[in-house]
Amino acid sequence: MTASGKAPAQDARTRLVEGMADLLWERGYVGTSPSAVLARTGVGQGSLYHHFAGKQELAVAAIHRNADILMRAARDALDGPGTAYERLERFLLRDRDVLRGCRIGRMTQDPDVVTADPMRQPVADALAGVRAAIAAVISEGQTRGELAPGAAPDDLAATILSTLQGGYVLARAELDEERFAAAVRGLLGLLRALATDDRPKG
Amino acid sequence: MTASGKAPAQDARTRLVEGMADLLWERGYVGTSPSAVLARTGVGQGSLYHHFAGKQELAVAAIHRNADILMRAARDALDGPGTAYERLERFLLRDRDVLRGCRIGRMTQDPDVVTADPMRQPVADALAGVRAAIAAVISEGQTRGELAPGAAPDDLAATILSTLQGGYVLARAELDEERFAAAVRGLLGLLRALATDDRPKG
DNA sequence: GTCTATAATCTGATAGAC
DNA sequence: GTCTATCAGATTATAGAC
Repeated sequence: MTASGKAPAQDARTRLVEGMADLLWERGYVGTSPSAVLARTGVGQGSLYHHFAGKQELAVAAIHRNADILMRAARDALDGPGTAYERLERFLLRDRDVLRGCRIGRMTQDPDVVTADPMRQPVADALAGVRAAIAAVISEGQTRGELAPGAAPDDLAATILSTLQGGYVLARAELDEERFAAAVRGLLGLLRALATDDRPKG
Repeated sequence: MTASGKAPAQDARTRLVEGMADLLWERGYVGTSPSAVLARTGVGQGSLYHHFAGKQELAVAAIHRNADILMRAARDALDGPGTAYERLERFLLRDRDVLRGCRIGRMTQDPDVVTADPMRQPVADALAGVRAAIAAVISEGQTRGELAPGAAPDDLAATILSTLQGGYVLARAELDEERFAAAVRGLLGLLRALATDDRPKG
């Protein structure tokens, strides 16, 4: 433990995890070398292999960290007050670093991540968690009569999360956040039709 | 030219481009080494650097090839007969190698692709081309009265393409094509509402 | 045009001092 | 726990024979 009184400069382990987490977001797993993490964090070679068995084990810790950040942000937007539509809208329009993409979703394009369960599983769990949180909002909205009851909440949640993940793809391809915004606008238009069915107009 | 009478074994250049195109799809740019291309194609080291200045130039040719494949497949589905909704449905439900992802969309997660215009541009053009083709179907459908006129075709096209690109992300995360299928089902449900507004029921 | 050598650099990991 | 030194192998590219 060695918990000293004053907050010490972050230890090497923490700096390694944070550095790897950022590099995974920027460059992915195959695009990130251990030496790049060391250069960015100023930590020595030996510390990496003292705390972790190797690159993959460090990446697993970093992915968990990024998954936590994603889940927290999603719940912050989805769990607040308002109608189901308002909560979905708040989630879809929340501030995002669009051109950087999703720190979790981008992992699915990494061949070595998808084929190694210790790295893939936290990615799958995080995305499934966000999907479930969206589906819960939809279900609740249907129960309360705020949303048309026709659509399957799980399907709709997959559509909503997919639109965001794909919006990053379009935006990065053209280096233009507007492509992401357009996809979200289109989706909100479709969702509004579900919400206004049996509710008074603005 | 040296066009001989009978179809010769494909030349080294063609084999290199096809091999690189497949590896870009499977492993991306940073995850693919020139030697991996050589190993897969059986071509010698020298041929690569005879036909191309280096890895990036070969990748540019391979990306153009993959972009052609994508555009062709999209147009095949979108350009046929039927109402706007039927054409969009055919496009969304067309046979896909879901767990492999999109050979063009995945490039946007490659840090070295996004920062190098010769590689990024054909990716942007291909996705913009598919978007435009989708938007044209929507526009046409609105003109013909097959689709509700409210929605902006460009926004809706971005939503539709994003759902596909994001559907790959969800499916690959969980190694389950069903996540992609769910996202498409959810989207088709939303689109059906646009289409059935003023049309007779089945 | 195609090939086999060869080379400089980087990658992921180990050894061992402090 | 943290560091520097070192290593075997891979990576990207060049040289030059055929």
